[in-house]
Amino acid sequence: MVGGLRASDDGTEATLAGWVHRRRDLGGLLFLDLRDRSGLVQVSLGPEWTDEASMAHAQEIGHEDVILVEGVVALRPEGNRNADRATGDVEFRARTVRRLSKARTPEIPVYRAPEDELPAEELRLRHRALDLRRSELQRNLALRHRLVLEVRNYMDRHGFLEVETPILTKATPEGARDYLVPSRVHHGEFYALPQSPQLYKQILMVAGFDRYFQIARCFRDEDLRADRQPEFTQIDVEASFIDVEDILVWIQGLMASLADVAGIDAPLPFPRLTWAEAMERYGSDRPDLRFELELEDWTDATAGVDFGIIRSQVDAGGRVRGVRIPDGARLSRRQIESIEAVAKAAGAPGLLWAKRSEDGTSGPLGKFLEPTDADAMGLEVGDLALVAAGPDALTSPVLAAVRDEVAVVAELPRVREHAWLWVTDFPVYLEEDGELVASHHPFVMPHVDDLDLIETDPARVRGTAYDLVYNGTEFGSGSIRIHDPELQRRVLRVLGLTDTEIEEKFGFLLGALSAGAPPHGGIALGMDRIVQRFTGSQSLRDVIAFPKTTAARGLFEGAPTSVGAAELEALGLRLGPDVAGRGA
RNA sequence: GGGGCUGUAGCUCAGUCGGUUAGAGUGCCGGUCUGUCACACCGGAGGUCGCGAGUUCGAGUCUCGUCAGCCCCGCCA
Repeated sequence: MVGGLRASDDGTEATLAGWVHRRRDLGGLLFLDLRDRSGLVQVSLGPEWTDEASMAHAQEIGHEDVILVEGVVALRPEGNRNADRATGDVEFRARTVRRLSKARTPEIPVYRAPEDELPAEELRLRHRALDLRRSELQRNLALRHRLVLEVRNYMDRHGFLEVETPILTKATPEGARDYLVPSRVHHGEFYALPQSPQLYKQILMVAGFDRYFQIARCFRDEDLRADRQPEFTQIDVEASFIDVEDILVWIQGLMASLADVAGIDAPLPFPRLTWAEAMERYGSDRPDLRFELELEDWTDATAGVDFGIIRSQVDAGGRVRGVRIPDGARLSRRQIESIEAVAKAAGAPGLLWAKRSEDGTSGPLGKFLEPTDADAMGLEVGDLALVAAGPDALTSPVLAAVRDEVAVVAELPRVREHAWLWVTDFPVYLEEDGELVASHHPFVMPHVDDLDLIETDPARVRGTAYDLVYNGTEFGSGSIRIHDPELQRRVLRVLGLTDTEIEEKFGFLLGALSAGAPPHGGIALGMDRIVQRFTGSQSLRDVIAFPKTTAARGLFEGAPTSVGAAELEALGLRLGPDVAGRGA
């Protein structure tokens, strides 16, 4: 491993192999930077220590060729050391050099000068073998390996058993679109790739594997984002005879040891907020607590303000909420408008604001405020208030987006660099466009005190679900599950499923629950996302060796492709007229 | 499904108001050079301006369509 050579290795005979990262030909002397995944070392060739045939052969050696070098580690001459490089005190004096493999001129450079831009991502993905040679990606994948290893070690230490669950599974109504795989044996029938091993792991609990985990590949056929890939990896965990507290303690312990591997702070225990508190104080179920800025309820403080927008929203049952930015009056109109743009993108018709100065208050809302109103709102001279009025369902996401944007625009000081948080007690049901949907998934055990509300007031039923949040990103999500088949049926019925549909879709789960199911629960954590955040990568694509593009294509291998008529025939499939002419 | 940005040499980019032969750096090829490390210096090759229509005397430049990549909304835990 060439990157580990140091002055203490002076005089060591060795044979090194790797790629030619860079070459500097001085005529009589030739320097090659030799690279492997451990780093770089300078190989020097000169007539006094390199044999004649190798000197001649070396003339043909170019960038990214694979070479084998035999020689000795030597201290560099005084004055020729390179302090910017780990191996800079030494060089490898080649006695012989042999090219093992010639590389065509690289389509994209592996070497980058300090100020060079990265090649376009399309090219990086198309020529992934070259791109993956870059030290950043090598480092990302190496950290990913160490994190996965630590997951397995930690879970093993805590008595968890890794069990593999099927990749060819049954289509589930879990929300996202399934990837379907046609059955050759049963024409007209399809497997689905798993969106998660949720049902299998619950069945493993019924089977008595009371502590399970899996590094599980999952699939969702939905449109992509920078932080969303069609196939992704979850740390899937489930345990029996436990309560919420057990899971939170295990998992925060896991995260602390993963963070330790990555050199990131994760002081235990992690702070907690209930979902209701998080929504009230931050407008979000995954607030970024690196900075301190909380939403305020100014409904009462503005009760006397004669401003149409506010009055009409409050009369309709809404509230007046917002954020107070101390010293925020220094923000320019342009900066405030950029925050308002974010608010609008989050669904707000507009954003009200008020600046307080020595002369009073100004701004679209400010001009309606009396000094007593500003006092009631807690506004001090120099403060800026950003305000939204309306129902919480509208203002919460708006103000959450405003809060994040303010942190950037107003350069709010970070009170910590690594903000861990548990959000607990998610509701079982959320109302969306007048319809009830499961807030996590329909297997979440309702809070014991709220069981009577399931049919009468479902939106108020608290669940035993929790999310793990890191710097405003959801790392994972879990709950205690329903282990009573009758309760499971009740919860599903409220979602609008008929008994027939329930049997059809969840029959095998309900059957298993009837076989003597232990109380159980668990969590699923997004492995890719954890690695992304721990490495500081902008995109999930930088922590996955062979990712898909936003159009769900693999550019390196060229997936997906059309298939021939014979393959379709064997599967009992025929293409529709609008696609039949394309491709093979 | 919708919106936005980008596409010019192998790579990263510049290209004025629509005007003569489309440039730079780097890489590549050839040459000089015994301590370089973004080696230096000299010379050279390299272009379907993503693709297709249209406007125009004339299009890298303007218009429309289309393809690809990226970002966002919808969707998705």
